[in-house]
Amino acid sequence: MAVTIQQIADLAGVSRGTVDRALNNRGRIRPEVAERIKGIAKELGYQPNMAAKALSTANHALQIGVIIQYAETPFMKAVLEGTEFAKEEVERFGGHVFVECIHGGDVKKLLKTMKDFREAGVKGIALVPTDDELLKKTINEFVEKDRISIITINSDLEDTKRLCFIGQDSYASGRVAGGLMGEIIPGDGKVMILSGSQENVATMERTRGFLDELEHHYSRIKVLEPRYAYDDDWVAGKLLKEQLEETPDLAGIYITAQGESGVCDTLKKYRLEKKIKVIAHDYEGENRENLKKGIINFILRQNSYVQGYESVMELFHTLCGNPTRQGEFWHTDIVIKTRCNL
Amino acid sequence: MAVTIQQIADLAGVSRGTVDRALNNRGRIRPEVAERIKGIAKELGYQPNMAAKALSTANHALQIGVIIQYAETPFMKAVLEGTEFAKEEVERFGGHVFVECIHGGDVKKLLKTMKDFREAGVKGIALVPTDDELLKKTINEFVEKDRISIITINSDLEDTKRLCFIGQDSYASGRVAGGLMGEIIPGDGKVMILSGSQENVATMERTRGFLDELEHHYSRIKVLEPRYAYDDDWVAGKLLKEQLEETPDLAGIYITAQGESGVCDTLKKYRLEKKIKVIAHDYEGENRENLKKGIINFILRQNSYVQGYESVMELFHTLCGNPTRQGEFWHTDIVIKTRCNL
DNA sequence: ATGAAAGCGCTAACAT
DNA sequence: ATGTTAGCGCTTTCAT
Repeated sequence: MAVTIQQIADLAGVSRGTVDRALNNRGRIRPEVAERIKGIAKELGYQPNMAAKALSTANHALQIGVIIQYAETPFMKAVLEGTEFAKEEVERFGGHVFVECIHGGDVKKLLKTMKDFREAGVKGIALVPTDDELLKKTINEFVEKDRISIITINSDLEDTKRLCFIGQDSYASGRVAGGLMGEIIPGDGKVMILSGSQENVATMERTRGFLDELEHHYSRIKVLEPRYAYDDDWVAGKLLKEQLEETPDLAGIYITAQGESGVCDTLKKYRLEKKIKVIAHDYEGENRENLKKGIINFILRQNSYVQGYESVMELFHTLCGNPTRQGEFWHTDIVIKTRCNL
Repeated sequence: MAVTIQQIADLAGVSRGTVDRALNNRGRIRPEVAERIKGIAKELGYQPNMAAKALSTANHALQIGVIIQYAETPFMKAVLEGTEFAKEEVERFGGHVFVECIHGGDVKKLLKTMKDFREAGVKGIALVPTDDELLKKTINEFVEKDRISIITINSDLEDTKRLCFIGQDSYASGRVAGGLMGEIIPGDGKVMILSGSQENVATMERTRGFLDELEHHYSRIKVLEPRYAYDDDWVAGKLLKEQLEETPDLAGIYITAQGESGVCDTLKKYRLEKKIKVIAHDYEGENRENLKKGIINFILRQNSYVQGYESVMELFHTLCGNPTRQGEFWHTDIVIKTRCNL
C-alpha cells in the first residue's frame, strides 16, 4: 500500500489538515513543523494519490483553459483535435477544459481570454503564443501571482516562467530535411531554400539545421542563397520562377514555411513537378494532395495532434500533483511523411 | 456538473447500490429494474467518474499485469521502458502494475505467468503473444470466465476475444520502405529483399507492402526474388554475398527482419557500404550505429515505447470505465529514422 | 432483490 | 497555528 497523508500525520503527531498545508505550501503553519512534515514525507517516499486529489478538487481546481491562435489553419485544427480528445479524458476525471479559438494572431484577444479564464477559476492554461512583451509579462504574472500553470504550445517563450514548452525542435527538423535532400539529390545538384521571413525564429532555425546537415554530410550539393516568400503562395511561385531562370538545372527545393502550393503550381506549369525534388513542412491541407501526387517528395510533420493532446494532459497531471513529466522541453517527434504513409 | 449515480438513483427511485449493480452488470437485481436504470443513465448521458472509480477500487480492481516476451532484445527493452513509465502513472492513481519479463519466447512460462496474475487478482493483462493455440484458448477463457481484459502488444492474435491490439501495421510499413527505396534508387537499379522466414506473418506483410509499392509507383526498379535469413546475421551475410556474386550491380537492400549487422559487415568487407542503399526496421542496438555511420540509409521504427506505454494506459482506462479509446486496432506511427533524427 | 453505510485519500471550510 | 469534519463519486460489505 502506498503512503497516505494520514500515515504521515500519525508519524508527525499532527492532523491530516496540517500535513496537507505543509506539503502544499498553503501557509498558516509553523515553518519548522512544515519542514519536519516534509522531511517525513520524503523519507516515506510519499506520492500523492492523483485519483483522490482529482476527486476532492475536481469542481474547482481541475479547470484547464486552452487558447489556440490561428485556429483557422489546418495545422492548428489538428492541434485542436488533440485538445478535444484530452478534454474528454480530463472531464472523465471530473475536471473541466475550456477551449478558445482565436482567428489569426491577436495578442489582445489572447490576453483577454487569459483573464477570462482566470476569473472563471482556471488553474492551468495551455496556449499558442506570439512573441510579445506584454504576453510574456502577463504569463509571469499569472504564474507568480495567481499560481496558474502555463504551457506554451508549438512555439516557445523561453524567458518566461511558463511550466514547459510542447512542440518541435526546429533546428533538428531542418537537419532531417537536409539529410533527406542529401539522399535524394544525386551528384552536385543545386538546391534552393524557400523560407518565410527572417523574423520567424522557427523557420530560421530550420534553415540553419538544413544548411548544417548538407554542409557536413553532403558537401557535394550546392545550396543557393535562401529566398523569402513571407508565407505567400504567389510570392513563393514568383521567387521560384526567378530562380529557375537563373538556375535552370535546379535539382531540389526545401520549403521551410508556407507557400508550398505556389511552388507546386509553378513546378507544374514548367512541367518540372517530378524532376525537381521538393521537401516541405506541415502535413495538412493541400500539401497532402501534392505529396500524394508525387510533386512533394517528403513532408516533415509536426505531430500537431500530440501537441494539443499532451499540453492538456500535462496540465492535468500537474494539477493532480504529478510533477512535469518530460522536463521543460517536450519535443515532439519529427515524423517523415511520404506518399506511402499518408 | 456531470451526472452521478446518485442522480440516477433519485430519478429511478432506488439506491446508489442498485444503480451500481445495474450499470456494471453485477447481477442480484431484477432485470426489468436494471433495464430501466440503464435507460435513465443513457438518457442523462451518464459517464462514470474515473477518479472516483479509481479511488474506490484502487486496492483490488486496479491491478494490471504486463508480460513481455523476448525481453532481452533491444526492441522489447524499449517496450519495457514504456510500460515502466505507464506503471508509474497508474500507481500514482493508486493502482498496481506487475511487469514480468520472459527471456526468448516461452509459451509455457507465459501461460504460467498469466495464471499467477489471475491468482493475484489482476484485472487486465497486456502481453506480447506468440501464435499458439493454447494461448488463444487461455486468452478467451480469461476474458470470458474471469472477466480479465487482455491486450496484445506488437503482434496480434486476431481470432481471440482480446480487447485490442497495439502495434504496427506491417503491410503499411513495407509500403513506406518501398516508397523510400523508390526515391533513393535512381534508374532501373536492382533491389534485394532479405526477409526472416516465410512463417513470420509480420515480415511477409512487410515484403508484400514493399513489393506493391515498388510495382505500382516505381516499376522501373527491378526487385529480385526475396531471400530468407531466418533472423541470423551470419546467414544474412552469406545470402548477401551470394547475391552480390550473381548481381554485382546491386543497388539496394531491404531487410525486413533481423540480420542487419550481418549485412552491414558484408557490405563493409566488399567496400560497398556507401554505394548500396540499405533500408531496415528496428531502431535499436547496432542498427543505430550503422545508421549513424551511413551504412544504413533509413530505418523504419516501430514506436516500441508507445506500444508499451499505451497498452498499460489503455487497460487503466478500461478498468476505470472508459471504453476502448482507439478501437480494436491501435496502429502506432511508422517513424522514419535517418542519420539526422536519431 | 434492494437499501444503508462505511471507506478509498485528499481538500477545504469551520472550529479551536 | 492546528485540529476536526464533511464531502468528492463510486464500490462493497452487511442488513433487511
